[in-house]
Amino acid sequence: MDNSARLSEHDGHSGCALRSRGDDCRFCGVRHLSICQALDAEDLVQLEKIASDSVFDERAVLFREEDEASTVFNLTAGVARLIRSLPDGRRQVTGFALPGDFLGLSLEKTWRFSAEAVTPVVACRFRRTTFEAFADKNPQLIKKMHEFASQELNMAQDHMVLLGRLTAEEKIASFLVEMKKRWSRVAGHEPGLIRLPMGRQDIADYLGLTIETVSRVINQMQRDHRLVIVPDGIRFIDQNYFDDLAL
Amino acid sequence: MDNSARLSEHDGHSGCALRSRGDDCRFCGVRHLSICQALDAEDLVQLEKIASDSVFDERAVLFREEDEASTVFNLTAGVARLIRSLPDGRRQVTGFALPGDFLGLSLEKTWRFSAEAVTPVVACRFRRTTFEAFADKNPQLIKKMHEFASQELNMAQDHMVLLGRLTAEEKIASFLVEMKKRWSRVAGHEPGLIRLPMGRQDIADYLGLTIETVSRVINQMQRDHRLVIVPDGIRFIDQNYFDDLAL
DNA sequence: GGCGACTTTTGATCTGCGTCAATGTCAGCT
DNA sequence: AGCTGACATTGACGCAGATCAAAAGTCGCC
Repeated sequence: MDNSARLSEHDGHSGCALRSRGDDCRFCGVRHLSICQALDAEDLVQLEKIASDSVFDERAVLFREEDEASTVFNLTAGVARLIRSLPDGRRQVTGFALPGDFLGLSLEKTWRFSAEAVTPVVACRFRRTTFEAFADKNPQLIKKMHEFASQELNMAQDHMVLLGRLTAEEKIASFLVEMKKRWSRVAGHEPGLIRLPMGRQDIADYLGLTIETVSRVINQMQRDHRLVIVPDGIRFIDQNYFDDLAL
Repeated sequence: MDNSARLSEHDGHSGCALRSRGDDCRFCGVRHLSICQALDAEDLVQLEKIASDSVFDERAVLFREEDEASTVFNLTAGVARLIRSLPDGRRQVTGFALPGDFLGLSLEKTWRFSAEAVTPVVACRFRRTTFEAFADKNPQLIKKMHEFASQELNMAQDHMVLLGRLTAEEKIASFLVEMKKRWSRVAGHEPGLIRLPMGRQDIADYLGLTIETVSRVINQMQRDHRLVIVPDGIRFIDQNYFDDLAL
């Protein structure tokens, strides 16, 4: 595979309907969700100066495992899958990045996972070295990044329990409950609808299952009147069923 | 179950052969492995003042999931297992803490996992609030803690791949290679011997397997002349076999 | 509106690992 | 030495979920 997908990144500072930050951090729709919440108006102006927007088409690669991490990203719109691959093609999706999520929290020189746009993605972009220099002058930002990293570590440990010890049914239920919870924090979501913009294969690779098992379990849940499958997602019918099964 | 195990903690500042820090951070055997490496001699003296040693017997509980994290720990000797439990008793061991590892990196108010001594454990102990106040005055320490947390997040993501996508044989091989690597960083280890102080059940709960499968796979590896089982661990015979299988 | 590429669903069958049960090993204690 | 309890090994069997195969959507596009 060549890297043509990467070419579908468009640079910012041009008119774009998908723009969320809109060149002014003060009006950013995801500020209250992101690490930027640590900064006051004054520092936000400084951050503004080192930021630029990027847009990625569906399926575009934001970056690849082992690549040099020359830039870090703050997602403002869309969904990305985070992937670790084995040499023989087996994949583990380690997470899905939603609006407000930061990619590059660790500030390490090379990426330890790949990121691909599941839907069109808009991200606020920084040169890693520039961002790190900015963070070094703003201890409250480092502290917030550490807080976010700790939160991710907690989620990773939850996910280890899921992968190591839950049944297929419990995995699916946990995933759906997690997505419901995460979308509820994002502005502009329809409550009740659980959006699943990622394909069945991504869900399978996230839960350590096969695509067939994911399809079978979700459709069985529909037959059992636990949920209904709708375009772009699902809706819960029997919330208790999911709360009881989920991790 | 009562908490009598916790009573087997002994307080420090008394003569104790297991002591590693020895009341003087400058001579601490694990300093170069731990977050303390971020501090210079002067700051180390300050850290010294807020530290105390604790000793835990084998099987003692250092802390429990959901408990208030009133103290944080820097392991100086021994091994602890880190555990998440499900209501029905299923367990996932999320990691093993070795000398130099810090417990409480996130500085959150409550523990998200339990820690139990696999062997007798010695740990350098701090009140969480006191330690946090100290860290707030030492930005380089926060940065180092963030670096350690990032490293843990990487290990957690590796482990997700292991749990979600590897076979039993690959899981065991990866685990043994990981332990070999980690012990090699600890002073006083015998090269060639891979110490496995944790029981088969802990290994199973770490790898998302059953105790029977762990036992079967390791013994099959011995029959195939890939390794030999020795008291307190194993030795590799066919290093290439393990390197090829491991993640 | 029909063609082609891709994704999802469904069915039949297989198998890696779990489950259940028995036996073996060893350290500590009396 | 013999007892006890914790832990490890081994064998027989079963099943949850994988694999293999095929049909049935879904969507963009000329």
